[in-house]
Amino acid sequence: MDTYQDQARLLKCLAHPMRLQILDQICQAEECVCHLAAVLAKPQPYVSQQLAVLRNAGLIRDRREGTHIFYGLADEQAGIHISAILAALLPAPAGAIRGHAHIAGCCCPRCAAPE
Amino acid sequence: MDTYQDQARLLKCLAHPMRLQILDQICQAEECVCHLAAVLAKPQPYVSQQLAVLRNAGLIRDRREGTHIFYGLADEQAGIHISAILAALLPAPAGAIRGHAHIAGCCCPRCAAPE
DNA sequence: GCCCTATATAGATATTCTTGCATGTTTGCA
DNA sequence: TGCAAACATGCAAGAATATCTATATAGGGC
Repeated sequence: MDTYQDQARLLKCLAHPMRLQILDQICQAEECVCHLAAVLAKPQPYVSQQLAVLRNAGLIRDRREGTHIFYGLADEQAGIHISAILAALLPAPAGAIRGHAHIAGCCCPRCAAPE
Repeated sequence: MDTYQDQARLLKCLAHPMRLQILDQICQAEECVCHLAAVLAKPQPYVSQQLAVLRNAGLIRDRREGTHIFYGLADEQAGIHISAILAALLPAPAGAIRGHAHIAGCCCPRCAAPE
């Protein structure tokens, strides 16, 4: 019954500004790595590393589409409902309000598509 | 607009097994330090230190009653609703289900009171 | 097959967190 | 005033994290 240990481990993954922002972006619709790197204004390997942390914790899931890999919430899949916690924490998720952020110079298909 | 930074800082306080267990205990009713030390089976200075972390983050509030100091959630007070996050995280809080845990050898008034 | 693009992994290092222990402070009481 | 109980604080060693740079892998098009 190491429940507290497990929940603390899960929260530790969330307790990081960049990872929070990533989740904020993908909580409504999937986004690819290059787009997240553009939004966070961080080098791609850095973003990939944060995604790996979230992936290993079972918080997000990835879906390959050609060379792009799209990440989305892995809700319900793990025992815990991430979106419920995020909702309590981020009352106004950026992804929900502004939708996909079109970033100049981002190579992702959604950014290439007309606004 | 350092929202993510702030939220991450807040989550970091929660992302700790002992602190989670403390919050689980006091989320329904206040408890004093000696009782928490007994429940967690940790030395008093250790518990006091974790309480200080939660207190500095504005998550809990303390109320002195003689030599005892009772701690409870400081909900609504900070901008963020801790109990909402806890509810998403701890679907069945120990404090709510079992009530005050009477611990043999605990010096607190609530433990001294008859069950 | 080869090259380019998108993404992942592997160190390395500075910083922060965790935890135990000794000591300080406040309150109540004789 | 002096002592004891209940808490708080300070410090220090070890563990864990954050972040960067360099490098590796995997798909798609030629």
